[in-house]
Amino acid sequence: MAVTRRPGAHECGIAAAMSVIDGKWKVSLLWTLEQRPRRFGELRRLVPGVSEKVLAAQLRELETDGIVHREVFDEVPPRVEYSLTALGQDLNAALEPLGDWGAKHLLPDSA
Amino acid sequence: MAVTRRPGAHECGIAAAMSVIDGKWKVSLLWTLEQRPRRFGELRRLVPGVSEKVLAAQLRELETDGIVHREVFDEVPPRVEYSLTALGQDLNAALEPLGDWGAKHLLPDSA
DNA sequence: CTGCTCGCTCACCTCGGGGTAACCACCCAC
DNA sequence: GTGGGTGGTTACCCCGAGGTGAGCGAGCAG
Repeated sequence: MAVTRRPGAHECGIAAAMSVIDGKWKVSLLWTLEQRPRRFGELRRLVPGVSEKVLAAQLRELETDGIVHREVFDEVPPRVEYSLTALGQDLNAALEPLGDWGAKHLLPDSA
Repeated sequence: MAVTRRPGAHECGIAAAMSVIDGKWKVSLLWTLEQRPRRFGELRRLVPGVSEKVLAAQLRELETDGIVHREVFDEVPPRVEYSLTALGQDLNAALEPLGDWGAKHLLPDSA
C-alpha cells in the first residue's frame, strides 16, 4: 500500500508497520507461519493463488525485515524452511486486535 | 494492498480490516480525524501530499465503510465536515497495538 | 468584469506490484 | 532418456491506484 508517513505520535509507527506488511500475501504468510515452520512448496500450496515469483519476493522481504527466518538444509532434494522470528510473532500478536475488529464489525456472521 | 482473504480464524478478519484501511492516505486520515472533526481543505493541508481527487475518493470510501461521517453545512462558501464514527474510533483503537509494535521495533529511536 | 475561496469532479498519464511462463541445477524412479 | 519433485530466477505484460491539471457553481470583494 505504501502508506505515507508523517511525524506524529504512533502514526509513524503504524506507517512503518504497514510498510512491513505491505504486499498482497504477507498477512496470509504471517498467519500460515504462525502455526509452524513451512517449506517453500508447502507455502505455495497453503496460500492458493500466489505465484512462485511473488512468494519468493515477499518471503525475502519479510526476511530482510526480520519477520521470518530462512533456513536451508543441505540435503537432496534441497529443503528450505521458513519460520517466524520472535519479532514476527510479536507482529502477529499486534495484528490480532485488528483482526478481531474486522471479524466483529465487517464479517457477515461472526457468531 | 488488496490483501487476499482465505478462510481461517481471524485472518479473514484481518483481511477485511485491511481492505478498509487499504489506500495510501487512509491511516493518516484516520489519525488526523481522531483529534477532531475536520473540513475538506483542512485535511488537504494537514495531510501534505494528498491530491484533492484521491482525498475525496478515500474519504468517500471511508464513509461508505461507516468509518467517517460526512456532514454538509448549507452555507456560503460551502462547508463540509468529516468526523470519525464510533466504528472509526474502534478501528483506530484496534490499530494502536500495530502502531506500538512499529514504533518499538522499526523506528530508529523511540526513546 | 475579474478574481478569489470552497468542495469537489473529470480526463489523462505514469509507474510499479503482481501474474504468466519459461528456464535452471540437482537427484531419483522408471 | 524421460519425467517428476526440489527451490528458485528471469523476461515480459497488464492493470489499477494514485498524481496532475483543468473546470465548475455559488457568492462576495475589489
